[in-house]
Amino acid sequence: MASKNKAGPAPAWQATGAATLIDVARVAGVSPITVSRALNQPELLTEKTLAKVAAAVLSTGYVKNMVAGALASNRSKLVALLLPTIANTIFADTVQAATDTLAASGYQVLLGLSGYETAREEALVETILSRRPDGIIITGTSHTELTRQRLLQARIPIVETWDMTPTPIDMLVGFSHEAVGAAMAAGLLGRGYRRFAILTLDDPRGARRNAGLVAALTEQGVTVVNTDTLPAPATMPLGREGAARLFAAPKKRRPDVIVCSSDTLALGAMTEAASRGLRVPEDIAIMGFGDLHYAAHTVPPLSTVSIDGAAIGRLAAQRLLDRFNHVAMPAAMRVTDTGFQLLQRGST
Amino acid sequence: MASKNKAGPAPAWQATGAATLIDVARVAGVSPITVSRALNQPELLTEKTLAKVAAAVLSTGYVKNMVAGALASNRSKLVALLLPTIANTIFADTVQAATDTLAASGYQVLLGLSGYETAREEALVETILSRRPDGIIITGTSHTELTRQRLLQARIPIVETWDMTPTPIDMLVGFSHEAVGAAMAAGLLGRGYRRFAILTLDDPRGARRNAGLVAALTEQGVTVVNTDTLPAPATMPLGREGAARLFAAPKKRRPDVIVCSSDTLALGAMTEAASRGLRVPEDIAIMGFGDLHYAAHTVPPLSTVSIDGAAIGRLAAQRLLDRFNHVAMPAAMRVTDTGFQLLQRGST
DNA sequence: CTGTTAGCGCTTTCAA
DNA sequence: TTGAAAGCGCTAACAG
Repeated sequence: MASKNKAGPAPAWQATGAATLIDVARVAGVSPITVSRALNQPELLTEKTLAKVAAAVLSTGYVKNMVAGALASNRSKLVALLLPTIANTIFADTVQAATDTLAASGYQVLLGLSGYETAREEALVETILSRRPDGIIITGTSHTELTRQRLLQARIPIVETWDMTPTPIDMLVGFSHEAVGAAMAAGLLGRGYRRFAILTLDDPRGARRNAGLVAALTEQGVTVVNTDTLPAPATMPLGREGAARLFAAPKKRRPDVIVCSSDTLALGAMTEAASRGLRVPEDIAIMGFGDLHYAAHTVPPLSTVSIDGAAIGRLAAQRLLDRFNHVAMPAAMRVTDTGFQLLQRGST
Repeated sequence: MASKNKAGPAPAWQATGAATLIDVARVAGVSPITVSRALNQPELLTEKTLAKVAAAVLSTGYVKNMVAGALASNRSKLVALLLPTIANTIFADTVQAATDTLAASGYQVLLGLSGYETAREEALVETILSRRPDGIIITGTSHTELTRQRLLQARIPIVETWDMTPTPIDMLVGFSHEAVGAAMAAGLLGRGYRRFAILTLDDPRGARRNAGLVAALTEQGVTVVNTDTLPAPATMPLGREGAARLFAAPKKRRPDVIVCSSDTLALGAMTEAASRGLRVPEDIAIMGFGDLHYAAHTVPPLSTVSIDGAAIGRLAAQRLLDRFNHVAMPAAMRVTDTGFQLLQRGST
């Protein structure tokens, strides 16, 4: 071994900036593969060897390079999380829970925000797949044919979320939006409302909730008197304007209840009602969706459908982890219905 | 070239599942590097060559492997985004804006949620750095010494956000929390309040806002009559309980205004006030922080400090992109104060 | 405008 | 329990 005294020149890794596994190996006096094992499967090595490596890691300031590791091992320890948007929405809890669950097992999250157009999702999926994630959590079940194909060809576990379908790509954690619509219909009909208006975003899942609502109403001989479809994203002013239009409609199209596709729109509608001196729910009832944390604290408290977003994130992540670890998964577990809760509060 | 007729066996890439650049090159009848160029620098190639490659990409179903690309080029096209949390918070807009801005330039976001403990941040930073991101956007300016060191050693552009300091690690986009506190003091003193209580989370930035508030009050000879520090995360029930304690305090510690470290806590405090028949702001004034989208729609509308989270995200991302593209950056631009707005609404 | 050569930093596979 | 050789899929650097 070359003498390495105080007078010697700075070692290579110090000059270059980034120490590699090889630098660590050299300093520790072992082979590179031993360093790799010390970091990834320490149980295979002697205490003594581990100590040598640990010291070398410290003295070199070595930081693992997972890019090289991923290429060599064909496992990236990366999970892609695809959502329409994260701003002002119900998905935040899902992201938090999924990230936490995955992090606990050493996986990191690659975030993809796809907007609400399937075309953008298509492009995003291609980019994301180029990172070779070990698994994917994707929002919704309606994707373009190309997206489905690519996802399938990637041959990695996929979890679709926040929706329900009999034909998932792979696994699924969510709930039925049609069922949500039907539950709203039942709850509101039960309270005596008969003149329904819908204030909705231009969003596929919202559309399916509306379809479920309309179907259940039709079954009872009740028809929707008015529908206003708004461009995403949901904002309160948007909800307020939409409600204003509904209130201004000719008398025979004026509702006694407004079903909104999100709490945010609903809160806007409540504001508009208040500004017109309309009492909620006596003059006009209002229902939201999402159970954002303020929903119970509006005046009157907002009726809404509560979704456990954190549970969805946690379960979706867990399904992936189980697959990674080759845990046996009965066919029934590939689809998990997390359900929802219809909360009738003061506004209906 | 070997004859490749209809009768021939399926090509290798079809058997293996994933086509590589080499497979594409073979099919296109060009060299691998030409395929690489066709994908990354098409302007260097002939229309004709591009067409051949495009056809081969299609027929092989090739999906770029950015893991290998990152290793070879030492550029990952990945930006790490580190936040305390994403659930129920003001950071959502920042994430959305940063992600959008970066995506437009072909960068993807690696999400890291660090919690509010610097120790967890430390571990997270190490993991994140092992992915060799091209840049980092990190929340806050108070990190452990080890974190700072590692960040510095990574020799990549760093943007700290949502805070202000004279000594950033590299670049900074944010605002001064001390200034926020001072502005709150000025605004509230101006409305005649003299008995201040603080309802705050155990969070470093909140603490600095409080410090700014207290300093400004002290200057005017006003002291804080009571402070209640709550464990993160902020929830409305937590705010409500905190407010209840403040209201139940002995008379001489009872406030005429409660300054909350977040809108969520403030909304809880308003609920507690209402439940006790206290009028806001006549009996008790309340101020929040964050300007969550419901703040203007509470009853009465919540006074708060508005932060443009989207601007922070967009600017932070832009600073990184400028660095990546070697855009000249005057020293002054390394620190950007995005400011804030004190909104006195009905609750004060 | 296109190709050749070499190698990024790690892990797999086999061998000792 | 440790090591040697080979190679993951791509791109930098240079050549033509």
